[in-house]
Amino acid sequence: MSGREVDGDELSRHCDFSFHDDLSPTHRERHDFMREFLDESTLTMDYLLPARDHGAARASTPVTPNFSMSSTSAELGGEEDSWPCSKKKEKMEEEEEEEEKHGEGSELFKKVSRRINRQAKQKLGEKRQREPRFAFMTKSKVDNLEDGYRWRKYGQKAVKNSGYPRSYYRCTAQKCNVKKMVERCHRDPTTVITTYEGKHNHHSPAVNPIRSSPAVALAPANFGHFDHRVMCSSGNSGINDMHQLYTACGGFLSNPSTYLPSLTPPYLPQLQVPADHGLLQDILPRMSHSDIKRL
DNA sequence: CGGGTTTGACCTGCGC
DNA sequence: GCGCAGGTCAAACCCG
Repeated sequence: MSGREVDGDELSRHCDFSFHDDLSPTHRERHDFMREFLDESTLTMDYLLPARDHGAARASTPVTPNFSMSSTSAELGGEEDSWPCSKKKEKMEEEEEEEEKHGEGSELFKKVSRRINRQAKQKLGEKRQREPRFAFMTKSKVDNLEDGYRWRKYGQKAVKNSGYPRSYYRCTAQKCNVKKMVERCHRDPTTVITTYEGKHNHHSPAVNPIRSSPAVALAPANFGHFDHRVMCSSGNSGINDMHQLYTACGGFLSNPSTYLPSLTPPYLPQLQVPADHGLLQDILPRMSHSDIKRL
């Protein structure tokens, strides 16, 4: 397997799954799943990476069976006072006075306005909230994988200890605040790490042919930590050519030959999808972990 | 001209 | 409290 080596513990600790109470896997189960996932990942799309969440990951938030990255201690913790320290507050007050002197249109004016807007939002309870995230790796020459949605780049940052920058994208759809970050693995420049944050509140603008595809059907299942599986409807070779798999992936991959070079039948009959994750299912509408594992 | 990208400045939160 | 690194903003620029 190429790319970053992550053990099952680390992956399960950070990976961004939400589990239903009644379907929650034990830590052990998730660990085993992650292990299996990693061990068997020899493909183009290797594995789910730990979706690093600011507070949760850095603060080593203890994992519970009901673990969900969407609510970190940092976010839940009261930050009633938006001023980190009194000195800073003083400085800001000074700036506000300065800004009054300089008047509208000045850089300082804009700067202070921005800050005041943020404060206002905080007071209204519109605290910045981190959406759940998940990340995965693909081998690709292009950074920005075609996933059916339209994205606008809003930033790029150099990443420490990596020669490759990270790009920040936002979904262009109105009122859709899904973001994604794309960066190249510094250990393996042919590998692109894509991290999604948030959930689309709209359908993909691209045509999703899966609904009419006979190859794949959704079926309920009760398999430990998964409450759904994607099952191929025609025995163990439901997906029997590249095009069909591409179709099953709902157009996630713009060019299957680029990403799925080693696909050979017969294929897995049962594909697994994290329980009610929403996010992953949204982004990879018809692609499952097993798809990713076996491609 | 509208929409997307680039890029430097700024903000935020964590670790020391 | 400070420094650092990640994340975001927004003006300038580019392109069809």
